[in-house]
Amino acid sequence: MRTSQFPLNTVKETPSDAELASHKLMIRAGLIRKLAAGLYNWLPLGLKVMRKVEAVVREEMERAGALEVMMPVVQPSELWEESGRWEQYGPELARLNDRHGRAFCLGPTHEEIITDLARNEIKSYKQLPVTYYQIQTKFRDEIRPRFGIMRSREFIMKDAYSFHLNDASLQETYDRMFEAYTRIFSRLGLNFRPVLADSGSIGGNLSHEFHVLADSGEDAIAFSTESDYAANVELAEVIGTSAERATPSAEMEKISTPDQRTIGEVSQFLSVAPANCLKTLIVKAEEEGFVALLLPGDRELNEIKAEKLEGVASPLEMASDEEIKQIGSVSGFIGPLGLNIPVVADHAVLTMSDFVIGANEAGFHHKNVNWERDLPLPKTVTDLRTAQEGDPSPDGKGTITIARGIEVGHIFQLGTKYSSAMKANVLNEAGKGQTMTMGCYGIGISRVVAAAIEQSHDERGIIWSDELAPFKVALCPMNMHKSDRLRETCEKLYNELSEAGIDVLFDDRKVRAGFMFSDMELIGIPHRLVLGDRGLDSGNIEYKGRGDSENQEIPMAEIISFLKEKLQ
RNA sequence: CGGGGUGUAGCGCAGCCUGGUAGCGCAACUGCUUUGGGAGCAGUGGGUCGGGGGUUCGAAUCCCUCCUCCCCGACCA
Repeated sequence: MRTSQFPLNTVKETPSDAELASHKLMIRAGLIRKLAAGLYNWLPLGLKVMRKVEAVVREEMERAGALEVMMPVVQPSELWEESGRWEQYGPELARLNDRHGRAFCLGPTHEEIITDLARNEIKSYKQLPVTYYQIQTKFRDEIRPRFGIMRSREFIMKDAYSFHLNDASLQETYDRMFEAYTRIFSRLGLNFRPVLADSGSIGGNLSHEFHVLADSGEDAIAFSTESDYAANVELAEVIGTSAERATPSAEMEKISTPDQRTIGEVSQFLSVAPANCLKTLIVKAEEEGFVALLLPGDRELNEIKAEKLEGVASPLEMASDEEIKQIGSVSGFIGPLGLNIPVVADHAVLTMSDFVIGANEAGFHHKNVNWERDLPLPKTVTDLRTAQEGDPSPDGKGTITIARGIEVGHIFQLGTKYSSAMKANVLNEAGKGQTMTMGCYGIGISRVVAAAIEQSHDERGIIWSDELAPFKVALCPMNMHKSDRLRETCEKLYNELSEAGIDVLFDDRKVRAGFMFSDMELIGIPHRLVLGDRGLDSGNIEYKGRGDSENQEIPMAEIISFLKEKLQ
């Protein structure tokens, strides 16, 4: 390709509304342009990169035995009503009516559609297991789209769905997909990790997310320092210690703590470590009423863990100041003593002694409180904390360290959540109807492009891996318009490279050297060849890799084999 | 949805407070010069000042209203 026929829509100035490096660079390098909030046009250069991602994903899906299908973006409400998600899904589901007044939605995902397809097409256990996949546009009406393509409303996703007669077969496909995902992200040249994940609103049991590691990532991931344990902090278990509780050293005392409401204020006011203050949170119960959650003062509640508790409302809802009054307490001075609602404690509170609690009375706390003497031990004790740096790893090996990641893939064992709701049955060997069990496997194709940039760029621009690069080689002539000899040499080299199957971008614009170099670096072409009259005399071509600091002189005759070697 | 901001040429912004018919930089186009790291000079084109309504002799500027986009928060395959 020639730049005279493939305009590079690069811009020098950084857009004012972009925060993330990937967002800025995607706009500056001319990969995307914003159309409206969370909606982007993909320019030729950007689309070329996205197609590279798709190609790798397609190859690996085929290798794993998945079959490509394509399902509509616009989906009838009936199927969503059947699964129950027409009600469950909030305003993130974009709904619309057709001219006859029939209700539809823009698909944020395709479980309902594929389950409907499968129940119509698959009748016998002999047709199982089967995995379908598609690469399709999704729409989610995000509350706050941001970070460019990273969290947009419309995006491209590869989603796959597998159907099985039993869990063993599901596990087999799940493992194969896990392996396929590992191959895909490795081939794309990404630094990534699979992590244990929450299966979220999509439902199901076992689930892994694939994260590209980057400081700007929206998710926090807990890693073990010693083993390969990795989990989303949303999910990461915090195990109880076997530490003994110290014996009480002082009598319980009610003390005046005027206007000291937060753990920080109280601990400072009383000169007590936050870890020795008991945090009492009131949340709404599943049906009527409220539940009190107890945590050490220096730890944060993990809301995902809390809303999974039996008897606690999901999604989690904190009690209002008004509601706290109704249960006989005061916001800022809540404590378990005399509180007449169910109590759930994090196991870490059991080892606390001589601690501080709210007195359920404005301006007062109790100090030197002790279990069993002043307070009964809570009946329900579980894991409520958010994992933090230094916690012991749940597998017993090493401690937890926290890193940030961008979620680019997610695989789930759905089980029969959709197949039973939508009656997706097949006949088994005994000739009896049996509900199929399902898995689902997603990759955010467009997000991968942003994640790759986030992970690999410098102050000059993008640094593509060979696999993702829109062009592998940039051919940069110096002042070609002044030298016919140079033009002939470049044209010849361009043809040779093309014939050798090397995707080359020939910069035949009449622009100055610096301009050309900055453009090629901004758009991240991994290999650059510079030809000038000077080099022609010596018979050498100047080569520089995008990440290299020095040029290399390569004899003209060897340049093709040299590049083939580089590109393998 | 709550809070804060914003909207003026393709992009980035000034002008608004104190009303008088729109400007700067970049980009684009033309010409000349320049030519190994985002060139210089000269010239050209391009704007319903987010929309609607009002006040006024006169509104980008003041008032009302609707909308957009951005930031913070709640949400999240």
